Amino acid sequence: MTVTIKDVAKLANVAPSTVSRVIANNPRISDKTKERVKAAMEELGYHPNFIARSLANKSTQSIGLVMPSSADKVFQNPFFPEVIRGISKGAHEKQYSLHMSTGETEEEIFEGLVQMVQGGRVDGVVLLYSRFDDKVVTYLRKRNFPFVVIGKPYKHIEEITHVDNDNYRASKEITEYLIELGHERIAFVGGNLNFVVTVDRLLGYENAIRNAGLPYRDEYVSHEEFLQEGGQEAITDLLSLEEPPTALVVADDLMALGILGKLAEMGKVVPDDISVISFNNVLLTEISRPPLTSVDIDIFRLGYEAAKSLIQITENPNESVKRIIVPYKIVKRHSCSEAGKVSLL
Amino acid sequence: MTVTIKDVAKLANVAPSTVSRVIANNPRISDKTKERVKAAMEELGYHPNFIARSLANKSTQSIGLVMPSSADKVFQNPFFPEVIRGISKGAHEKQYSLHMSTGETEEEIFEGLVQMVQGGRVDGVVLLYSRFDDKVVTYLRKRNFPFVVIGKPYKHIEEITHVDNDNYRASKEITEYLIELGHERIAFVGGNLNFVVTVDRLLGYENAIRNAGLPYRDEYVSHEEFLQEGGQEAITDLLSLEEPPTALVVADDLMALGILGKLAEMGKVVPDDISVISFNNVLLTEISRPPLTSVDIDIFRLGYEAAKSLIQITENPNESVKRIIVPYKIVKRHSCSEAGKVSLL
DNA sequence: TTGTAGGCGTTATCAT
DNA sequence: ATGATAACGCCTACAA
Repeated sequence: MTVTIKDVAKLANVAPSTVSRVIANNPRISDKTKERVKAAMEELGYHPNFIARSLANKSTQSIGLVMPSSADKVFQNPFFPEVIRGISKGAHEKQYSLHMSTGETEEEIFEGLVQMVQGGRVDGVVLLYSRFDDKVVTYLRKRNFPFVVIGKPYKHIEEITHVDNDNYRASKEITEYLIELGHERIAFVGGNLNFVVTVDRLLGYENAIRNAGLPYRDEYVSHEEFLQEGGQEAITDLLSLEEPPTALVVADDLMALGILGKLAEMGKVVPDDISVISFNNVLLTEISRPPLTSVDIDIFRLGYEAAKSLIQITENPNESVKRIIVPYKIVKRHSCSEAGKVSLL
Repeated sequence: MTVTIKDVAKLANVAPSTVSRVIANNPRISDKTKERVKAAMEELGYHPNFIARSLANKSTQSIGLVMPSSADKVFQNPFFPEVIRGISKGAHEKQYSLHMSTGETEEEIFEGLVQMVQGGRVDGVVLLYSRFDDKVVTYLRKRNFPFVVIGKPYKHIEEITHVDNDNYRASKEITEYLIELGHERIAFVGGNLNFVVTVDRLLGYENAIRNAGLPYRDEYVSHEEFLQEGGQEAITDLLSLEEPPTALVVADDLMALGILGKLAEMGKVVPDDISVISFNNVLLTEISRPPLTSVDIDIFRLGYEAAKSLIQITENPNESVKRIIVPYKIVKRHSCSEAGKVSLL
């Protein structure tokens, strides 16, 4: 039914192997037959069969995506579309396509990964997250299968290619920014502690607090899921404290948005009553009211670099491990102001 | 290197075909050998090679996703993660995985599709959008390749399996709702006119307006991209009219959010000064201020149904065409109020 | 119930 | 410069 290499060969009056060489652009093939074969391909509307090619090659030109579990909720976060867009771009440049397995739970996702890998569906995978004690990483390492992680690996940092931001420093820097604005009661609203990124950001915050000689208070640190509701729960607790914070470091824009909403509901005005700064600089930060000051971690580039490194690794297995740190920058908008002062806008 | 069916066969002391049968759960195979083979698979950590299987089968157990072009911008819209989540769920239930090509421009995407299809990488594809004069549809139909579209096909509606909402009716209904609230100057802010959905929603709006004996004014109808900025441009124009509208039907939540922001900036209060209602009921609608009244089109289900129908079609080619209409419902929050009245909250 | 053999569409090795 | 031929790993008649 479908037109194969043999059909082309027949029409062009050559052997299948010759056609194959033309496809591969093998240099030692006469221009004449090259033309003839190409004409035949054109005439028949021939397109190479990737599957057959993969089988012969043991290479699929496609890379697998591994999402964090509970993909249901997490996928709501604009972070993922954006990394994927970056990965897609990096992949496209090298003519790779993307493959996703479809599990929801952690177990299903793991099983999907195994099938993807052992089933030979992909040449390498990129992990869109980094969590502690991840059996995915363990598995990949044991099989010595090419992979790169977006984020900081929880172990074997020197041996795992990864692309990350310096979250520790970023978090420290924004906390210091708040301190410079005169805030002394600064709270931290983090995401799920299973993710390495959460801890990095927490540590940066803590370090800044201590460095400044401010007391580090446990009741100022809370952890929720990376979602609006998470943010909302956290802020309710925080504000019921005897000495509520005057500024918030929030680990994710979406949480910050949730917080903003809750705050407005409670009649608090940002930034006059309380300052808020968060991470990711997702599109929404611009249109929130007030527009959020946020750390732009360049999500797109995170994905882009991940794809490029992965492809490099798979195509050149003895390539050395790489760590790529994507620079961040703080985008100041209107959610932070000096402590105790009322902003003019 | 990797363990194949032959290795298992050898260890279990049977022929490869027997192993194959065990995998396929062929009934006529003795329980005894079945056990033996399974043990061998276990011991060797065998996993079937999908590629080889696909080649033999001419079936990949994976379905392709086709995004609208300019994937860069559009992908920002929470609509896509959510449909994909639905598709993923539907696919997972039947053990299918997902495949995405990686182009950005319309041309690249088309080329990616062709490779996906002719390259035998997928058993069917789902179009995540429906636009006018889409060469993707033309191509798929000509090749008689299984596909389903999410949205309403621009042509051959009776011959193309698709899953859609009744956007015409929904749009009509919310416009009537606004009219019931006493509004007489109602504007429509739509998305890109190349998408069928935009037109459906526009038509519903128009019909409601005319039915109510209200004048249909061209200057009340504008079209922008499905993004925040789009919404912002539109509202600026609308408000500078001599008789600015008192209510807005907006074709997309994200645009509505943009509008809300702009409105606040201009000192207008929603819903007192102007009512806003939009489509999609994306998560953000809840935390916007005010929370948006929006048409819940059940995006997840759109994707879920699409995947299920596609799989049904591919597995049973003489299956008849289906049209699936996913019910919508209007979720009233706090962005609409009676014309001329000031809301109490 | 199980084994044998040919084929799925390519690539790659060896000849010529 | 090109042609045969044997993989790649699995499936499926056809045989036994």
